[in-house]
Amino acid sequence: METKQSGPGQGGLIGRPRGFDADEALERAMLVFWEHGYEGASLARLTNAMGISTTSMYAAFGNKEALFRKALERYTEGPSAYLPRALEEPTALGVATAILAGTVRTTTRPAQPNGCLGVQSALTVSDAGKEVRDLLVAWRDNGYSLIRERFQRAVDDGDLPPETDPRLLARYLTALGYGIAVQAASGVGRDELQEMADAALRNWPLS
Amino acid sequence: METKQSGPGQGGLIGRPRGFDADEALERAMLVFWEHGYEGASLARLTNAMGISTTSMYAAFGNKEALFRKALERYTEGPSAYLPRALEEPTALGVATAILAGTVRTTTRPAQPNGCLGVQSALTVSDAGKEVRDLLVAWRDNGYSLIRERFQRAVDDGDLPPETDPRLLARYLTALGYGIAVQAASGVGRDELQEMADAALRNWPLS
DNA sequence: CGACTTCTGCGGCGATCGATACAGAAGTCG
DNA sequence: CGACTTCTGTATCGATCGCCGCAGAAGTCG
Repeated sequence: METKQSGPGQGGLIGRPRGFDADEALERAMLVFWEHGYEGASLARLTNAMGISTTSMYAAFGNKEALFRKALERYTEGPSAYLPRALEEPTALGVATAILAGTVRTTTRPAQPNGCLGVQSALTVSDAGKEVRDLLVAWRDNGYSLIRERFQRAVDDGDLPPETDPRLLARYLTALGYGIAVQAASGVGRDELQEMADAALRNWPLS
Repeated sequence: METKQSGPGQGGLIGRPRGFDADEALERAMLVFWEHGYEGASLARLTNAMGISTTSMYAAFGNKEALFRKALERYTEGPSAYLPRALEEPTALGVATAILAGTVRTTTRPAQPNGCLGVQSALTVSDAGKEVRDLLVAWRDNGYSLIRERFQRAVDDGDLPPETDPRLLARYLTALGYGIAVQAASGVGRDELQEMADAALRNWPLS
């Protein structure tokens, strides 16, 4: 579902045009969700960061949950875009190296919140947030599946030893990624995390 | 700071005695915080699970934040007690193995919430929760330091190669632990996580 | 211009948040 | 028993939560 009504470019050219840039506003909202989580980000804080009123937010995005879904899409295609790129590396080791390096960079970028939006936005929630928690569980599971399938292909291609279990290898890599994200959210520095990632991949492919 | 007033055993024997078991109530509160996080656990839900009124909770524990601090202490001495025990293993590999095994067991116990209270209770918070978030950052950092110091001792004792960096090794192990906790919170099963932990430690000590 | 459509700001909705005031119940003391 | 201390249930506080009704502003159409 796209942003409702006007928006630059496509249909709905009659009536008063929107007075703000919906993309820019969504970017700001994503950063707030990233820093404070889904339930920790209040409408007041979100709309203040977006520079619009709650009415305009509801007209453009629907409600808080819909806004979060759009913000997660934006995160997937922006800060988290290193994942699909990493999967195109020619070797499994190259894939793993690129994933961890991308995770370290994205979770410790100075101008952005620390950590990973997909991990820290809704690990625990009140009753009202269950759907968003499940959405993020599915988001993480999708990332895991992409990695597992890539490693399966590496086994099929002979890039990884035939006795390798792509499931376990993907679990291992995602665990390291989540661990990096949690440590980044806790203030651990980029260089230290990158050194750790390098050391972790010095033994490959585990067994 | 102990539980205020009565409590079975020590001072304050005059006046009406407390009508509930404070330890039992704290256990229930810990489980609610574990499942829903600090801000996701409302007073209504907490006191309902504890079987007492808000008035009794405030009289016994002070306020929500103080209740959480007590619950975290209880978590540290209960579900998380595998950590200090693991540090007493004779070899660094034994320590690492015990830590990961303890993490897997604690984060996937059927009768308890999935995941780790110390990781998922307050990764992101609203303004009101900053102190609790910082408390948990310090809690995790304390765990990391204990592991790092244990590995430093292993290097000093010749159990680990002299070129080993205890900092990186501790970062690696905590990252795996956090990664296991996040996956457990997402519903990944115990056996799969334990297999992954086993595979991760098949190469040791990394470099 | 006038008709029409859409967006925006103000104000407020009911619900829930964490936290308390108050009075009576339930005990231990002399 | 009566004086005293503490605990408990009810009822509610002000603040904030996500959300929306309404009227006017600001545009595009003919």
